[in-house]
Amino acid sequence: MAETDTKSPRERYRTQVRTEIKERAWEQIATAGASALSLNAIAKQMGMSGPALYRYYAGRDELITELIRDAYRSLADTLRSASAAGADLAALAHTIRRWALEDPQRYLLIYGTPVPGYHAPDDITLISSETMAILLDACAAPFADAPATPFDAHLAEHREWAGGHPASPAALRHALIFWTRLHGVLSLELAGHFTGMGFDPALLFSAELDHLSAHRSPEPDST
Amino acid sequence: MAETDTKSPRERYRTQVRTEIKERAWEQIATAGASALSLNAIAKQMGMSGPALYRYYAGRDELITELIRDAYRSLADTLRSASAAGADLAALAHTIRRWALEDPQRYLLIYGTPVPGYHAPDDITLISSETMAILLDACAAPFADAPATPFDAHLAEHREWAGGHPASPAALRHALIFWTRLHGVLSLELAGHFTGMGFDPALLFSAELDHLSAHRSPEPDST
DNA sequence: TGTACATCAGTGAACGCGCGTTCACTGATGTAC
DNA sequence: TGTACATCAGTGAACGCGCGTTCACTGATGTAC
Repeated sequence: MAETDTKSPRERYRTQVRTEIKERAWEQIATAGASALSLNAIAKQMGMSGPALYRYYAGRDELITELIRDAYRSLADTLRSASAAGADLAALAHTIRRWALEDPQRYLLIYGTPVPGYHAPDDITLISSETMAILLDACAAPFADAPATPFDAHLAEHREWAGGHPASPAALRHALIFWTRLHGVLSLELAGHFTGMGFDPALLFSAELDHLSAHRSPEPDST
Repeated sequence: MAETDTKSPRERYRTQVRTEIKERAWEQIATAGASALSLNAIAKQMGMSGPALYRYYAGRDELITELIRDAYRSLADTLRSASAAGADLAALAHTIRRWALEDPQRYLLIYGTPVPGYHAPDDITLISSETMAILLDACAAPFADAPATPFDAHLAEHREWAGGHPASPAALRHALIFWTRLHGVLSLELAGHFTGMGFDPALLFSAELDHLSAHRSPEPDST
């Protein structure tokens, strides 16, 4: 069990502390939301002084950026392994929902209202493209021969966000719609806007999914 | 032009100042988001001291509650007059979008991530029911004879949120789906998650609307 | 019309809090010879 | 194996800021007789 790590002990310690900082940050976010994230509070919880964190992160913004990056990566990893296990679009949707419910604030950090006072770096759109690519993969096959809509023509000319993915315009559109619909149900659920309304959010989610897949078949709403 | 108002001058002055406070509050929210709303900042902008505001509002939470109430009322009024002018569901959707783009933060205040640190009163769900009722009205007729889905059975037993509205379960479901889908596209647009993706959010919104109305017709995606 | 009183808007000082961030410094850990 | 030096994690004090909220008080406005 000899540690054959090229990293020096100091380097290992550094990454370990950086990790713990992020763990505490996630705990704080899960409790009170991303806007309540405070370097001083994290430091106090770790038993050290506030300024100490500046050895590990240049400031609050850099920490948040890293958290966002990790959140995107976690979602992409989760989706990729589900996809590799043969999940279809509906299964991917449920995977996304599970991932979101696991830590609602993590979902809201990347897809909710931007954290007030935080300024994202330029390449943040690029980070999310990996997740998008997986969705596009899942849409490419089933919607390759879908009928074209007027919006498809527009998408055919504005496919920068797809990052060179060879999906058809109809597939691009379905990936977008898939995303916005899931987000619609999910974000309202996570933000608590369904509480007190009576129905089961999980069933609404499934119902919306049924509509999505019914899209390809001639019968829209069937029992 | 004699002022035949039952209110005393003092009362009129009070409501006038309360109104100005809210106006400044909206300006502040529009600029930096609801979480940045600060009583002291509002007071400073009005040329008075912070504590003075406590003559008009019991505290920050009460002010926010009133803003939320006003936002719901504004949306409901807008929808009601559009509805009275003969707007169908698609027209209502565009009305909602216009209303949201007019002041994105106002939309996000009521349908976005809850304002951190703010605790809503119990009757806040009740306030939103007026808007829901208008949507239900718009869905009642066109979806009265829509085919039933498994989710409809669930909704038939959990229709508290409809507040006694006599819509059919299928209409209830369509109102919900209408809401979540619009929110999906809108909230992502307002939060800026489409910036840099290339396509035109307005066209995506319209495309999603086309899908919605195509729901009732046998041809899902037609040019 | 004038006086006595009550009402109430607004002030300034204060409390206690937390925030992000900088700076000069201590002390432990690692490195080179 | 031991010494001299460089590296760097962490501290404590400080800066400047803003927040919500309370309190005793001043002074203007309205009301009652």
